[in-house]
Parts: sequence; structure tokens; C-alpha cells
Amino acid sequence: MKERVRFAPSPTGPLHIGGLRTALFNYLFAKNKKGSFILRLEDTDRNRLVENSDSYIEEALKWIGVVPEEGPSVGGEYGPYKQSERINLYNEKIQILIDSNNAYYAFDTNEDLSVLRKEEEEKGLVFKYGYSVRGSLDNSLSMSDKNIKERIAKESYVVRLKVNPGITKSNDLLRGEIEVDNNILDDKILIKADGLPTYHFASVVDDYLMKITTVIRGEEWLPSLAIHDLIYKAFGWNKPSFIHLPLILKPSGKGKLSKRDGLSGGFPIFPLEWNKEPGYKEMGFLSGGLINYLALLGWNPGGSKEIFNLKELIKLFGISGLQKGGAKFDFEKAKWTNQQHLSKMNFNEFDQVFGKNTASIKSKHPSKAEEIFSLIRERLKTGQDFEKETVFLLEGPSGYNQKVLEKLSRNNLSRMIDEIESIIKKTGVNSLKENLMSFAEDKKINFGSIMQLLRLSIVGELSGPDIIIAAEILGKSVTLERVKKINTHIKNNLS
RNA sequence: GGCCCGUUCGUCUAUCGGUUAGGACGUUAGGUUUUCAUCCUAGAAAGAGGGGUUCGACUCCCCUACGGGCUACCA
Repeated sequence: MKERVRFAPSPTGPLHIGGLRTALFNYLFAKNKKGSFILRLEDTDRNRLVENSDSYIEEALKWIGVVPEEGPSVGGEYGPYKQSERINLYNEKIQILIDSNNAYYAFDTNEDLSVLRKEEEEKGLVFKYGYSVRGSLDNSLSMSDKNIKERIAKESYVVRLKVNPGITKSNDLLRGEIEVDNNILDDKILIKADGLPTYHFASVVDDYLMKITTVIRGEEWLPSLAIHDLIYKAFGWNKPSFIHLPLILKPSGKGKLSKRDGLSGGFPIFPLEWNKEPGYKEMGFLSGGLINYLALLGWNPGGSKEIFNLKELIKLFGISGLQKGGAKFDFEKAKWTNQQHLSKMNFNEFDQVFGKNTASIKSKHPSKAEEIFSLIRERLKTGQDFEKETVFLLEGPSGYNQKVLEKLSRNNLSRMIDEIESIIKKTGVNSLKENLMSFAEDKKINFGSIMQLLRLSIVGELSGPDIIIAAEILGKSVTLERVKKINTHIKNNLS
């Protein structure tokens, strides 16, 4: 049978990297088995809807190359793919459950229930709307049909699942059989007072109607698996298989990764920009780098290879490589993974993705962009680093690292810089290294110090790419200008 | 509190009863390099604890501890 899996986010905000990974795993699983990957928007909570988050989700998936065959914007045989457009389906299905006495109307108000909750809480217990108490509550279980009709006509009500005593055995492909005593379950609300279904009901109905074969979702759903099983059972439907993925945890501290962790942790939490907050894309990540890192968080193919593209991931993916325990997010490793992908690109490829970052260099050094790229390519962890690494090719240093200057001043700094200046004046920047070397030898000066001084004059700092090549790129006049400038600085400040 | 799931270096992980417990990120030292980075070499670094089962346990079982999740008319 052809595998059909779905990713079913709710559009209550931008997708974060946890959700992105769930989508990715669904996709890898489906494609590995030549199956279908479906996107479904679970927008049944009208209060939490966030504008544009539905399109954000689709954009983000598109960026990482995880594109659904069926979904809200592509359509498909089993649509609509937005739950808010499927209300009639849920109404139809809930009636089946009510008629078969597997679900019932409940008229208890929020106020009634919160009083009961408080009472239980004071006794150190937790209130549960379940089979042991429902007989004494305000619901249709003990009402006449006529009475029910009258009340649902003029009152607001919810529909609850009727959970009976017993043990529910569920199965998770990763964790095996999970047993739950029904007495800890409550009669979950299936249809809310606003007429819309809850997650539990809508997802079961949709997974069934959309012929989903394997449900792959986050571990936070594991506790409600029994409820979902009970709903399938009430309908007499065949269940799909279930896989509950381990959660992505905060890098430091405790708990699952949440949308707020990005700001405090200094790393992006969203794939794409949201409300001016840059995402991975804007930070200079390749989508291939991101998904490579994310794929290896909670899954691995064995072996020591760690760098894969999407195609390779699809080929290798399987549930036997899935991890059960949660995994802490590690931004350092994410950057390293990205760097590995970046290092495989040539300038044209890089430029196509990071044209924004290369723009200033291209306009200032139009014929040398490629050379500049090869000069700094291995230093790039993100696309943004291109700008950081090349600023000195756009403008001279605004100041000099004082500590380094002081250290260098143990030599005869003034003479050294005079000599560098005159060498460049005489011979330019070609064979600069050789000329400086013979100068160092003649005067018995440490060659390293000379190079450091040259670097300082050009960059202002001691870090950066090969300084000889950099000087060649800048050319004689610019290099000389910068050397002169630091010379003045030295004469004025250190006598 | 209750229920469920989990637990190998700081972090991500390999191991599917017999290994000097391997790799990667990070980290430390050395080398290459004019510097930072890259690259190369080396090092430190782990089976939560206690009971079983077994000739033998990181691996299977139980208990404890710890971590995580859920406990809404949110998903």
C-alpha cells in the first residue's frame, strides 16, 4: 500500500524549527517509501489564529524543499485541506458517534466546571469529566430525546466522547505497546461550543478520510494516543500507525524548545524572517545545511558520515535510526553543518543564494568577486559571514587593535612601518611577500611581526584571510594609503 | 499530585550479550601557516544508582533517582 503521511500544523504563528523537523521527518519517511506527503492546516482554534502564519508555513516548507503533494494551496483528492472548511464533515461524523451512543451532549457551563475543579483541587485531587462522575452532571446521558432536542436548540453545548471503563492498549512504532487505564482518561470534548471540533476529533476524522497510513508527530501527543484510539474504535475504523518523535530540547536549561528560546539563546528559532526577526535564511543558512542538522537531531543513519543533502537523507531515512530520548539543540553544530554545505559551493552558486551579501563587493571589485570568494570561502559558517570577512576590502580600518600595537612596539615599530611603506612604494604589491621576507632577513627582524603590522594596517585587527592576497586585491594605491595611515597613527601615538 | 515516555563523553550519537565503548560538534596541546581560520596529529571526556537474569551485560528484567511530556471548550 502506498504510504500517506501528513504534516498538520496549526496556523497560530510562524513554524519553528521543532515543527520544521516534524515536517521534514514526515517528508523523508514518505519519500523514502515513494509515498505522499500531505499538508493540512489545523485551524479550528479561531481565537489563536495568527494572520499570515498559514502562508508562512507553506513558504518555510518550500524553502527547505519539503513540498507537499496535497495541501491547501495545491489541492488534492481528499480536500479541503483546511479544517475550518471541513465543518460539515465533522458534523456528519459526530452524529454517527452520538447515534451509536459513543458520544453525548454536555450542557455544563464553564462556571459549573470550574467550581467542581476548585473543589477537587482543594482536596488535593484533579477533577475529571469521566465515567465516574458524568452521571451526576448536566448532560444528555439521562435525558429524553425530546428534552435533548429542546436544550440543544436554545443552549450552548459541547459533545463529549463517552469513555468506558477498561484498559486501552495503543501502539507506537518506536516505543511499542502503551497501556492506559481508562479511568485516568476523561470524556474529551469532541465538538466545542462554537461548533468546531477539537484537535482530537478533527485529526482522527481527517486522518481517516485522507487515508493517512502513518501519523508522525511530536511526543507531546503521546498521552492522547489512547483517546485517539478510542475514537477510531468508536467509529470502527482501522487505525494508522503512529510514530511519536522525541522532542527538541532547549540548549541550556530544561524543557522543550519554544518560540521564545531563540532570542535568549542567541540563535534563530524560525526558518524565515518573522516580524522583522531574522530566520535561518536571513542569518545566512543554506536550507540544505539546516535540514541536514535537523535531520540528525533525533535520527541518524549509522556510520560516521554526517553531511547529507536532501536526496541522500531520503534514501537513508528509516524509523530504525530514530532516537527515543529528546535532543538538545546545539547552534554551534548547526553552524558547523552549514559550513560544510557552504564549502561545497563555488562563487556562482553562492552568489545566487547570497546575492544580498555579495552586492557591495561586486560593485566595488567587479572583476575580483570570485577571487575574493575563494580567499575567504573556508572561513564562512553562514552567508552573512561573507560581509564580515570582506568589510576591509570596502573600507580601511576605523581604528587599530591597541594591544597588538603595544606588543609590536617592542620592535622598532616606526622603522618597520617606514620600511614597509617604502617597499610598497617602490615595488607595489606584487611579490610583496618575497620583498618583505628579504627585508626581514636583512634587518634580522621577526618576519611574523612584519606581517602582523601589515595586517593591522590593512584590517585593523589580527584576524582575517591571507593578507598578501588581500593586498593584491586592494592594489598598490589603496594598500599604500592604509600603510601610510597607520604610519601616521604610530608616529603620533607611540614615540 | 496523577499518568505516560525517556536516560552512553559538556552536546548530537554508534553499539542490536563478549569492543582498549567508536565517530562528530565543542574543548585542550602540538604541527602547517605571516596572523585568525582551514587542514593534519594527539589528548581529556560517557554507559545515572542499586538489584536481578546470564559463563558474560551499556545492551534483557525490576526498583530507585533524574529528565521530559501531558493533565483546557490550545494544538
